[in-house]
Amino acid sequence: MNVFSEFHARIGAILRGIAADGRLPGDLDLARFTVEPPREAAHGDLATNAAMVYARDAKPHFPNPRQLATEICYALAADADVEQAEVAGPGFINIRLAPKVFETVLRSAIEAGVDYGKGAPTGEKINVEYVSANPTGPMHVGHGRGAVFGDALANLLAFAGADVTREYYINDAGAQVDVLARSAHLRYREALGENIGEIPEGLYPGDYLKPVGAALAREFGRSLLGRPESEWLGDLRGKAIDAMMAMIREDLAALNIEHQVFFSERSLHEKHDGVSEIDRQLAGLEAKGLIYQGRLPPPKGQLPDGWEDREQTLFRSTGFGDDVDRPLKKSDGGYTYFASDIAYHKSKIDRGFLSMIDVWGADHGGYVKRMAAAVKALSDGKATLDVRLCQLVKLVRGGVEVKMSKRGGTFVTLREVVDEVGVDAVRFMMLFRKNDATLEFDLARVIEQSKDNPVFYVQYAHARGKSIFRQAATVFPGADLSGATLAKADLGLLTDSGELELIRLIAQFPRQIDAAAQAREPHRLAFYLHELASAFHSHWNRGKDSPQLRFVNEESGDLSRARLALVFCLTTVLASGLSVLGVTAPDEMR
RNA sequence: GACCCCGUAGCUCAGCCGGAUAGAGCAGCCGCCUUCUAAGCGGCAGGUCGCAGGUUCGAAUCCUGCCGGGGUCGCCA
Repeated sequence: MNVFSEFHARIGAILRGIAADGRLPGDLDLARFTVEPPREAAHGDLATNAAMVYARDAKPHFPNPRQLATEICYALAADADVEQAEVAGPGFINIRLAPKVFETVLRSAIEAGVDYGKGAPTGEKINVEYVSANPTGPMHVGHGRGAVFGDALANLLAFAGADVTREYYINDAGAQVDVLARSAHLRYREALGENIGEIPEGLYPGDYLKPVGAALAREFGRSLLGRPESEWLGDLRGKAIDAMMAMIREDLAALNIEHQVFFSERSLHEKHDGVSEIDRQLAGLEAKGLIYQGRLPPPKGQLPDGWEDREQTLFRSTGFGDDVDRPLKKSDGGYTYFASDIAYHKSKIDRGFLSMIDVWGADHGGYVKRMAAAVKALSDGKATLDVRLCQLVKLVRGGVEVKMSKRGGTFVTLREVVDEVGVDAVRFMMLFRKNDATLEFDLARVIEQSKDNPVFYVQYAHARGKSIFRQAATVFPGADLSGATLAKADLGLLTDSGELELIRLIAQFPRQIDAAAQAREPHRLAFYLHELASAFHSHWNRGKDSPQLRFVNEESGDLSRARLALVFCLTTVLASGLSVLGVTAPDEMR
């Protein structure tokens, strides 16, 4: 039960009633007002701005918002679940709910267990594409951020009720994978005993290609030595890409990330009966008159090296909100990345996804408009693309920036960070920040595994909840402490302000899920869990000075049961929220 | 030159579709361990929400223009 959406509906009904009397317009947009927790707990349990939002519409019959608010309060007073409704400030309505309502919420949360806060299936198919790192080397920390963000977002949307598909686009078709193949060939020669010296400029120098070279040596022996590139490039490229993807999948597995679909860019270039998928989709756009031969104005400011005015094949993206039309073919006649991306997104549309989310690094921000334009054009405006950009990660060790250079010895891979600080810390820290703000990730600090790291703070709250249950089992040997039994506890015994605060926070969980999913911002959930943990630790500590507030009360089984019911909900919400973030909820942390 | 993101306490950052006296953590200062786990809790102090306009009952939030930081700018992905 979500009390906020529940009361949004009830107040909506009241407004419709007033409209039926002709005192409000009949076509009110009921999505405009909100029901939310008041800033001050002293104001009550719920607050709504409804009277102020509709003040202008109400003017003929209610000269000022407070008068409309009074009318709404009058109707609310008749609701058995409302203890008090009053007008405050310029026209807010503060509602105090009958204690019974929160008992109901708590009870329904216990009964729902891990399903508490979960949205009903909406049937909406959403495709979330994330990571999509080039298969040319191990993932770095920046990739990791996009990976964790995309994964948590996918979890969140699924939890909120969407039908989510997690997808990875393999960029296995560009010049970079040819470079990869040449680099692998060099390592192959090395594996056969040749002294290759310094890795030449323009090839990938990383040690991670050594095992690939060794495997090639085992497979091909000396047969590829001294042969022209054209004889081995294709073979080695395929094998090197496979090896890189295996490595990337391992890196992802270390982060508990698993995609359902791996989509190969190369497959879009493959010809079937002389026609590739890209050919087909561009022909479709051409038939709509959206492709033409033309010239682009030179970029302002300093011209890039080698820029020349030239006629080329362009997509009319300006017709769909972009700033300039975009090229589809390179000067060598091959397709641009944008062209294959058009075919790729068309594939998603054809697979039934009208809602697409792409998670990209911030350095791809310049491509958002053209891709969104392409999706509009491809779907005749029926599909939407929401690109979430993840800002760069600034890796710091003890306050000193770690330079990320593939050539230098200072390159830190994602895997190294995960192995060093653990998957939970990496995931939580990356989600404890807005995706579009730069992230400072301090290795030294995270390694400390101290209270500076909020993940332990939240996890500890869960462990503390479980610890209370262990304690209860000792004090009340043989007692039935299952959820089913606790749901029958006399929850009216929970009257302390700290307990009520915890109940209010628990009641907010479904709303937090909704809000975070709608905004597509998993970090909101991380902050909510931190707040919930904080309230719990705080209340727990009050038991030190006031033993009668402790959750386990030897004197009273009834009181203990009620409080254990609260702790049960608390640990359930913590575990559930952490699981959406992909972070474990340990039972103990000794 | 254009486009995108950011600018909130000394530092790192929240602030939900405009809402009531702008919040948290760290750092600083003062307290709290015979406890259901001190990996914790309480309190104090700390702010021209980058600047200037605009929109309205109301702006950190929306709009415009500046300033500062980052990113991107036909063929790389």
